[in-house]
Order: sequence, then structure tokens, then C-alpha cells
Amino acid sequence: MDIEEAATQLEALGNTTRLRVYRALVRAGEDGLPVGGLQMKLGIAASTLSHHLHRLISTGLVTQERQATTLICRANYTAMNGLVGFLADECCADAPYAVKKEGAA
Amino acid sequence: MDIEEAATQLEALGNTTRLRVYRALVRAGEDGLPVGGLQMKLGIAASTLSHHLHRLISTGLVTQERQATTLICRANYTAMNGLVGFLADECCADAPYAVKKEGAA
DNA sequence: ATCGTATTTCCATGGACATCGAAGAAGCAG
DNA sequence: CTGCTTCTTCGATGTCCATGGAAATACGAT
Repeated sequence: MDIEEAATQLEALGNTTRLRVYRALVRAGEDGLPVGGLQMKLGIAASTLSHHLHRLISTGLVTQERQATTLICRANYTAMNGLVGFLADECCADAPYAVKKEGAA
Repeated sequence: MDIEEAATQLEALGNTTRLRVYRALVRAGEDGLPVGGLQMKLGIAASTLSHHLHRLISTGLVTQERQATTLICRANYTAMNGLVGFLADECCADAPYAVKKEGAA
């Protein structure tokens, strides 16, 4: 994880709308949610949502899978963990809330 | 930590320059770094740096303390931990890299 | 008071982003 | 092939962001 990639992902999450999208997907878990479901749930224009999803997907935070005419979106937990790890690695070593890694590099 | 605040902080970190600033401060630890020190270290214009610092400070990620004519900047670990906690709470519960909280709210 | 250092504010510029409606494309059903 | 549903791309608009030079401010020293 280089600093550019981390910044890109942080920026992707650093927008209220996208963060709401992301959290909805996290809550949806493995089943994910179709784009239309997100759209109704969050009450934003379809085209706006599509742009935001594109951004989340291109940074690797979200994945999509086609099921017939609907596109199912899922949060990519691995990416999120990488990002949290990146922040925690250098940023939280001393802090009370401390984060423990187990194996990883 | 509400979603607006989280998004604001994520956005503040979601810029390569500001992330570099922040990481430099994290590495500097308790002693912090003066604005001028950061400026030389990162090689960016003083006014640009000042803008970015302002942003980091207004989101609570960085603090400043005056020592005569120099301003010492420090990373605010508590804020960082709050943010990581916010992400981890909902986002990483199942993941391999899992994050453990101890006491805090 | 004057000077010098440290940092911010002012101002301007180019570029990127957020938003949405309308039109297009992808895929199934009949 | 026609029609229907789902989603994306296009086009346009307003807003906010990143950057840096120049001027202003803050503060200590002489």
C-alpha cells in the first residue's frame, strides 16, 4: 500500500454520500445490494449514485457482480482492512485504543 | 463520531500532500515539528502548507502550540484512533486483520 | 521603535468534483 | 424483434479545492 493509493481510498471515503453508500454495503454483508436498492435506500439520483459507485469500485473498495439485469455491489473488506492497517501501522502505535495486527506484512 | 465528521476527516487525509504532512507529524511523535520544518522536509510552498495545516487542524487531526515565533504541530492520536475505530466498528468485524477495542465508547 | 524570522491571509488561477436530467446500452421476457 | 427493467454515459452547471506569490501579521531581539 503506497501513500498515493491510501490517499485515493481515503478520498473516496471522504465524501458523505460515498461513505453512506459504503456503509450501507458493509451492513448488507455478503449478500450485497443491487444498485437500485442502494438508490432507493439513500434517495439519490441514479446517475449520481453511478458516479460514486464507479469511484468506489475503481479504488478497490467495492466490487460488483452481475446477476441478470441487476448489478450486485459488495464492500471489499480486504481493501478496508488494508487501509485501516496502513493508518494503524504508523499512526496508532502508542494510543490507548491500540490496534493489533496478527500475521500480516 | 457522526458520519459527517468521519467524512470530513477522511477527506482531510485523502490528499497526498496532507497525508504526507500527517505522516511526517506522526513520525515526529510527541515533539512534533515546526511549520517551517515541515515546509522544508516536504518541499512545498509555505502558503500551500499553511492551507493544508489549517484543514488538518480544523478537522481535529492535528494540533498546534506556539513556542515564541515558531508554531509546533503535532498529530492528534486520539482523533486518529476515533476515526480508525469508526471504520473498524462497522467495516472490519469479520475480517482476518481484525481490530480489537478494549474499553472505549 | 526597528528589524528579522516565522507563519498566515489575500488574491488569483486552473482544475476537479457533485449533482441531476436525458438519452443510451445491457440484458431478460414474450 | 418489441418491450421492459436496470444501470451507465453524456452534457451541463455550480461549487469547492490545490497551488503559490505577495503582502500582512505575530512575536521576540536589539
